[in-house]
Amino acid sequence: MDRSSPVPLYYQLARQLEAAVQAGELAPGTRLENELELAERCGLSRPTVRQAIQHLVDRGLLVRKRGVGTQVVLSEIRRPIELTSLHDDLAAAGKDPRTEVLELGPAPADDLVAKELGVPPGTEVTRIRRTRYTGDEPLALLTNYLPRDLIDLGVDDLTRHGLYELLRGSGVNLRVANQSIGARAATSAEARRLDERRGVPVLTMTRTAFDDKGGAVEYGCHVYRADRYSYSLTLVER
Amino acid sequence: MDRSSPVPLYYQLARQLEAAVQAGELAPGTRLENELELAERCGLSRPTVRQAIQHLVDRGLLVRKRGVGTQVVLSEIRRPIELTSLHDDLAAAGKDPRTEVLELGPAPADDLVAKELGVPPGTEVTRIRRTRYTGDEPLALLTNYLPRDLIDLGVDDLTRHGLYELLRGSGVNLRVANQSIGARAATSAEARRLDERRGVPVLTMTRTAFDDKGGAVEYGCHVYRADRYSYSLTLVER
DNA sequence: GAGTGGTCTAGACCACTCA
DNA sequence: GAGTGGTCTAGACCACTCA
Repeated sequence: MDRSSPVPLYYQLARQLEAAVQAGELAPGTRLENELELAERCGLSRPTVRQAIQHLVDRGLLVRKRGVGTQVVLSEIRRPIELTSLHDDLAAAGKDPRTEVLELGPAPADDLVAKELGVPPGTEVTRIRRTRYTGDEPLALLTNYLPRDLIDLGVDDLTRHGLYELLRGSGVNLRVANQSIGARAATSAEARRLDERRGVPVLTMTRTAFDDKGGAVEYGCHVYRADRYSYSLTLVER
Repeated sequence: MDRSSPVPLYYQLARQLEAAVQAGELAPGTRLENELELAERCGLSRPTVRQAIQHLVDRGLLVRKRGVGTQVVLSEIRRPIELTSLHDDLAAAGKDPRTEVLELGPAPADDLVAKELGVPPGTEVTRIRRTRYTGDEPLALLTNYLPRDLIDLGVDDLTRHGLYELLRGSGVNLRVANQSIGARAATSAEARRLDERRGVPVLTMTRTAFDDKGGAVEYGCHVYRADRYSYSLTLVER
């Protein structure tokens, strides 16, 4: 533990435990020391140790049970649930995401967009339409609406970076998102842009994301090729 | 605050705050008192107040910002993310879920099922196949695999209750689930049972759920009519 | 009955935000 | 500089689990 570091002690401990799990030093199913022992050994107070453990429980790495103890989960958990964008996910998976920006500019909000963004219908908002590729294969059609004045975006930015990355970089703190995931048949226009036949099943996702203050910062409608993409998530019961 | 109640104080406070938000007494965007004031007014310590607030932040009801304060989120958040089953979701939405049990019995685990449940291939597991209706309309085809000896199920139980409800009722504490959601065309058999045409888009979900101890307790492959069902969830960044 | 995590207290100092 | 939440301490008592 490095007390001179600006990194919180609980976070330092959490990272150490996580590293030990990933290195196999703490095998799946292993019981951790109890909280008091761990606290003493690390020179920390019990609440700080609990905060570190809670962090990993929230992420699905550890399980706790009163009267029993804390264990490393038996099974590999794929991914903690996070507010990520497709671009980040693909990049993390080494899939070489590419983006073609089809449109970037102001557009009046229709009733649905207005409702989701919490602005009066007809308000000018920024509309972004992109095609996302992995390598040379089209993977998804992305349409997003943002309040104007939230962020000043250029086509170059969107070509090189994910939208969420750009939002975070300009000081927007994304906190909550409502998502709805469904399926339907591709329209002819969608099929053409996805290099598919009309009527093939596509996966759809609509998402409204909110920042720090609870204001809507983005509404998106995405259409994915179902043969190349599925949406994975890990749920943790609290 | 009722100190004689077995309900933890932090939880009592969280429920009161939640009720105040839902009753409109704390309008969206309202700033809460600061933590010390709230603690004093409720006769609680600050860590307890923080625990209550953290609970609601995790559920997406409040947002906190250092140096600024705690606010009620501006927008209505649909649903906190939870480990629920389709049956519970439908019942909660007043949709009158009905279940037809097509199969309930032992079956050897194929490679995929064995991998997901963490048992050797060929091990006998319990296989459940059901059709879920809302009213008279077929909505989904549900196939689930459970380790034998985990729970003793009857057809009656499954007809009247959701699987997760039954698992919880018999002492299984579900904690983490890996889900993957996709889309594809219905096979002829699926289309027939869903009262649809072959090749229509369906939404698919596969899920592996883990309990307290991190052992796999259920692997499910579900197929939904895409015109009647979409998967909604709320993500909260931690 | 021994051991565990769950809850709770009453403080402290700090980093951050904003006027 | 005033006010906020973030982190941290050093304890306490309890409910629960399991042998």
